[in-house]
Amino acid sequence: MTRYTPSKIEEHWRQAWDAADTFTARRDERKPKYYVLEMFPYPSGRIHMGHVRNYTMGDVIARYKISTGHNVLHPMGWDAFGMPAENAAMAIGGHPKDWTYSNIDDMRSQMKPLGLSIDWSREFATCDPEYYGQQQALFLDFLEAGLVYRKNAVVNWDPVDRTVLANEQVIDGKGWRSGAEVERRELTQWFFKISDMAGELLAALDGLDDWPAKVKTMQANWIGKSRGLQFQFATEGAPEGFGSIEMYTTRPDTLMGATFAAISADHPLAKALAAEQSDIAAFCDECRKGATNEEAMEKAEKIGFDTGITLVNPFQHDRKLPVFIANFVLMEYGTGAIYGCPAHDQRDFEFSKKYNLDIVDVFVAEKDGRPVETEAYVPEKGETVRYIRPLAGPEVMTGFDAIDHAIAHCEAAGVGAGVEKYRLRDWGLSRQRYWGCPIPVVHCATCGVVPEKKENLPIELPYDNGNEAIDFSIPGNPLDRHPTWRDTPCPACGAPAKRETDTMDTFVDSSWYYARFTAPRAETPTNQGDAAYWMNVDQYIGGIEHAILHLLYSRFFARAMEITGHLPKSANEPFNALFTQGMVTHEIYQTRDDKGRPIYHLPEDVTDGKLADGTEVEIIPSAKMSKSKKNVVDPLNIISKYGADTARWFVLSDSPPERDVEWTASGAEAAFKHLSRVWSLSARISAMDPSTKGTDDAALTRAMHKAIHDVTMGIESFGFNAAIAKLYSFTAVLQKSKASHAAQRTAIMTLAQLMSPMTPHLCEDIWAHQGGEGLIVNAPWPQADEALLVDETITMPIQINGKRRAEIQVAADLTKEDVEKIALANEAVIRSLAGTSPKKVIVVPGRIVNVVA
RNA sequence: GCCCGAGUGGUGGAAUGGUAGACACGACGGAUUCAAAAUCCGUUGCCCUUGCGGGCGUGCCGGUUCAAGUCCGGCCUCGGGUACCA
Repeated sequence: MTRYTPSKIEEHWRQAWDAADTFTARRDERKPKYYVLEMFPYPSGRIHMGHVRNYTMGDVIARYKISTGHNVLHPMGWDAFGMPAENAAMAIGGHPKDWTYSNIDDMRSQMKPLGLSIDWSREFATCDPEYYGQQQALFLDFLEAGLVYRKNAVVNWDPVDRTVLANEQVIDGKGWRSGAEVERRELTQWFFKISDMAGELLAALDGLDDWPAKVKTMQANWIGKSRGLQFQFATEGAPEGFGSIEMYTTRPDTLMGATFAAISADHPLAKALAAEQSDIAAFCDECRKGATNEEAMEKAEKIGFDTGITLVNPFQHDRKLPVFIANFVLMEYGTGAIYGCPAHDQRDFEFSKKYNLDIVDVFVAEKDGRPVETEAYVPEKGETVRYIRPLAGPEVMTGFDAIDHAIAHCEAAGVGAGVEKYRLRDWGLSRQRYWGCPIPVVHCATCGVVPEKKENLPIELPYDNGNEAIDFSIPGNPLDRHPTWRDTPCPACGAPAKRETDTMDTFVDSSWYYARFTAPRAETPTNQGDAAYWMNVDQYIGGIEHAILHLLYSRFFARAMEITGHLPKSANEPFNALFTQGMVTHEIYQTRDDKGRPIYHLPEDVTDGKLADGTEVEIIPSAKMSKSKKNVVDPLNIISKYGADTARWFVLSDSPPERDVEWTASGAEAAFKHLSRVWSLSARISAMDPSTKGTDDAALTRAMHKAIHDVTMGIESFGFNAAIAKLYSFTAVLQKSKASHAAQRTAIMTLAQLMSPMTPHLCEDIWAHQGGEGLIVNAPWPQADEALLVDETITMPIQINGKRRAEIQVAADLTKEDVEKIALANEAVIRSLAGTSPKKVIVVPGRIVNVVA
């Protein structure tokens, strides 16, 4: 008997699918459509196990849906713009374009052996001019619709590399590449007006029933709705034009405890003062120093500068609040000005201690509350407190009620109004980078900022590396330095003008690619018919790391595309169902050098916990695969050793899909063994005499229908690991079966069908050997016969007071009364009852008997 | 700090309120073999017991229920997200 040799069969079946044009998606109104999409990869050059897991899950869904009669769209593309390509060009020379496209070729050829049911005819990369040209068209439409605008914004600026840094690129306040002290700089940048949609993006989360609750919560927190009071404080001693300052607070009930105010260094008042007083200007510069990232913020000391200006509390005219400029007040949130209530806010408390400001209690704990001494008193959510300086409402109430009373009181008194605010800020899309989609506008000396004409799109990046026009070896944006690229006539007046050299954030590229897949070659961003037919994505699958930005931006884009007529209204929530899969992890193998420093070793260099030279290896528990820890398992090695089906089977088998799965050599081995067993089983059944009569056909048939039912449920509910467990069990039953050849042949063919979404190559092979019609990928999914899902006789456990004491075999359709009789006649039951008569007997049909003694 | 999640054998994990530990790994025993690999069969939560059998057991404490891993209340631990957000 020959052995299971994946290398001999897998390529053959991939060619068979190609030859039959199996996965090319075409509109067909007669069939229900199903659009399954995995988050497209960045072309780093190598696929990793995470990709294998992600795409295998999508493939299981896609293949399952094909077999249930759906017209499936399952495309793949490349999220191809971004910094790594530019960095590679800087580090090793060459052009980002060449680097990217050659990586795409490599990755495509690594992906194809996985046997994914992808419609490769729709493939595109976001760096294709055909794609980003359409993105520029979208930008222009958004601009016209008022969804994009320009404003000044503070960015992290690396003075050496002369570039803007993302927050993650700022390490200890220094640029990650140059090591230079990062500055905050104000630049004019483009923004998407996502904040206008904050309310809707939040409210619509409710309708996303098939999204993980976790992701919805994260988005809701990110959008960050708050309710509060916006009002004005009159100033004393402020320059002209600043007779009052606008404030926003979510805790208006603490207004009577206000003892100081603080404004942002970027507040108009601060700027006005800085213009006149050099010490204030110096302080404001100090505030702007350092990066805007979380880490830097955390460490920064809270400092303030007393401006000498005071505010008058509208409800307490004798209390003058000194106005500070403070480094912890953000211009971007609220109104850029706050009042401090040190008694009930720890940060305000510390600030007050530092600058010797008054602390005025507004409320105390309801029972034996004492005034604030060593730290601010911040009640818990819903805790009732006793107001000693109430603004409005009863003496004892919760903070929530107090806020309502305070807002109502203030509105009645003509002091401000209750407002809703969102934390969500507009999305800045300008990047001072080369390898991105050029922003299609022109700066004209007379006309100002002018949109490019659509007929001039795409505005292509200059690729002319050969003549040294593009130089990546020196810092800064190469587009800025290009001798001719910027020059263009003004689209409005025709006079010589300059192109914008900023490019778009790569998140823009991935915010609409799902829509482009519905008509990847269209001359417009989308086309009506295809978008209406294919949208929405029925199942989207990807990593949790994109829970906020990518998914929120996509939701914004779908709405913006609807407003500009590029998507139907029904598609403004682009992803009907979302699944976030876990990572593939692996142990880390380490030894130590003479000085005790760790040395990491590749998994393939370690056998039984030892290196080839016998050195014992320390094993560190599973962690995300990373190059630096050398715990990366290369999918290509696994495929060449065991075949793609084994890799696919393994990544689905051991853990629930949403959780991390640990790659283990023994697990991969076990997956291979199982597939070999199924293959041999099929060979054995093929070799049987077709007239062989069996003894237990009915039992095998029942087991088969249970397997159909359980595996179907498993796939439908993303319980791939559970589905695989059932497949193991059914395989064991079939292996031991003494049924007729006919029954066994039906069973192995059904097993192949149930396994085929996971291990398609092997299953095609079995199908062909058993004489199945056509390709298994097109065979209709087997249907479970409900009548066969319940055995004729069942085992029922009997509990006495909830403890299992016996079990009985009864006919499945026996009445409750008869079951009770049999149960009470059981020897073990009689023994346990010891002569007492039961108070009550509960019979759960088909399940259990509980005797209450 | 705030917001989510998760805690089940040696390990990954399974379980519409109804036999806890399916399935897999690992371990142990056996068959086959000159030997090994491969394959196959069996045992495997913990404790007591020769056995029959019994007791305990899903992070901890309490509750609801005939019945709780599952529901409720209160903790503990771990993981993730997030924040000078006024």
